[in-house]
Amino acid sequence: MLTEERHHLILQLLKEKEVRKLQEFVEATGSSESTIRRDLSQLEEEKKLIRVHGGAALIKQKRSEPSMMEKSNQHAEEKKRIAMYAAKFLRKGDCIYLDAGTTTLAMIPHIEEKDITVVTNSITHAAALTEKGIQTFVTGGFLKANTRALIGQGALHGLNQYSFDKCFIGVNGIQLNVGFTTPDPEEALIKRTAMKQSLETYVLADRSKFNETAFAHIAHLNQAVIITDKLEQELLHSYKEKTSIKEVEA
Amino acid sequence: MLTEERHHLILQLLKEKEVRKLQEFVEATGSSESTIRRDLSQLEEEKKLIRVHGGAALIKQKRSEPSMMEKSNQHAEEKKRIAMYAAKFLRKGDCIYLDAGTTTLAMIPHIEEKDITVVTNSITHAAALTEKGIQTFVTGGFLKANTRALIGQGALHGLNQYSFDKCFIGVNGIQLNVGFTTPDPEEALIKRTAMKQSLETYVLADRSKFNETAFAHIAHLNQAVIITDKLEQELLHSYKEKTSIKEVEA
DNA sequence: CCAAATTCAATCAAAATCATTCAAAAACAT
DNA sequence: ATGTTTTTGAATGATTTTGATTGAATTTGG
Repeated sequence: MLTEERHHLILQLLKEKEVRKLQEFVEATGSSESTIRRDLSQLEEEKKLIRVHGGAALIKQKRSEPSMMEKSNQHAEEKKRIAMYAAKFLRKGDCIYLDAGTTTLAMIPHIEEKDITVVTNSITHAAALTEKGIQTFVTGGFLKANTRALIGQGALHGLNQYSFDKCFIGVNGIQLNVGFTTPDPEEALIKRTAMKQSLETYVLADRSKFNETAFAHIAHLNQAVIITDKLEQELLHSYKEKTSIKEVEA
Repeated sequence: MLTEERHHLILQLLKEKEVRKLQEFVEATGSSESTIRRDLSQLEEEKKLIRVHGGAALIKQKRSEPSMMEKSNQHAEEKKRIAMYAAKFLRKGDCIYLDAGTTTLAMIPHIEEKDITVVTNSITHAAALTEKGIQTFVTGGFLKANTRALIGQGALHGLNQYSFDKCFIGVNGIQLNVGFTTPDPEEALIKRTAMKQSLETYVLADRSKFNETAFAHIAHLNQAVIITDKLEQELLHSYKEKTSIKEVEA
């Protein structure tokens, strides 16, 4: 077995399981202990993994993000279910727009179809997507500090270069007669534009967003399909008349 | 069997399996070991594959350019000194372009003048800048996995929206008669364009970049000021005739 | 805290692979 | 047909990789 192959296999095994014993590599490759040790040293040198006593561990670069982190804890479970369900709408070859925000971010780990092209206005999302081996384009624009979203003329301009099969956006408010809303007018403009360029629009929203209104208007209810968790019958009924709602399946 | 046929077959086999032993090629073609070795050398020359001990591997971006992580450790001290010195060139109100790359990234912690506007094609840089409270714009474009730089038409397009007082770029090679070079032609184009839009250009380069040539040409020596560490007298002299060099002060 | 067990880095000789050279064979031009 | 160039395969010694062995370092269990 060639050195390259071994290295590849070692990293592959580590991807499946974060920490592995040296002996596991020995068995998997059929090489001697010495050889595996050398391999691990090399790969550590290349920053591909970290050696630990008795084996090796996957390298982890955690990007902590306080403002983002705080948010993502609220309704975390609900968001995760919604995101996982939304990810199932992706098809081979799709070109999609992925909006900034915690709910759309939660989609990324659950994307199974790798053969898609994604455009996003969030550098956090972009990094995560590329990490997963997904073709990713960034809109460009002014980088807003607290949400890490790209906004402004630059973002709008970048966005106008593309057309999408589907777009997935997050909102802060959903109201029967108002439609979808978000606090920042600049972000609203971006979301609206993305929807305009897209054949289908999915709005990801947990229960807390319903019957709320934020400052800036994005679009009317009938312009998107809402993906959400199980709603109360009453609420669901009143909205079903105005728009299409997909509820997370059990 | 013709040379052409063998080459084709070799590449074909590599497409099926990323890494192959030399012996596999020998058997598949019925040629001698020597012949296959010659073939592999040639194909490597043509950048169709890379040779590894015992065989050959399919070309992968990953291998041709060391990853960000890997790079950041090489010449770390020297880079830091250069970056710190370069940061002193910033003036209140400046609009600058900050190129992707580890040396330019090292500038960010040392930026004292907060009243500047920065455009960058690296999402890593953008995040760090915004974190520091600096107005930051991102070019947009395709996100390259290993360097986290934005490239392609989108990046070019975004870049064209701005003009700069100064731009700070990194390079991989500096050669007297060749000028500045970098491995990826796409990135070279971005760098070149940024320089065009800028009144002054600073190239940040540690000693190891001198008398090296990478694949893609960026610009000639006289089109930028080089910021570097202390050089050997001989080297310094030969370059001083062709361009302007700022050496890190003690 | 110590001692046994495990894991480690360093060293070395054997095996595999490598670049280089050279002469024979093949393809080519004249 | 003859001489020239190119391609090929074998032989060479150099280089790299490998697995076993050693004693040192670390972890584990009492």
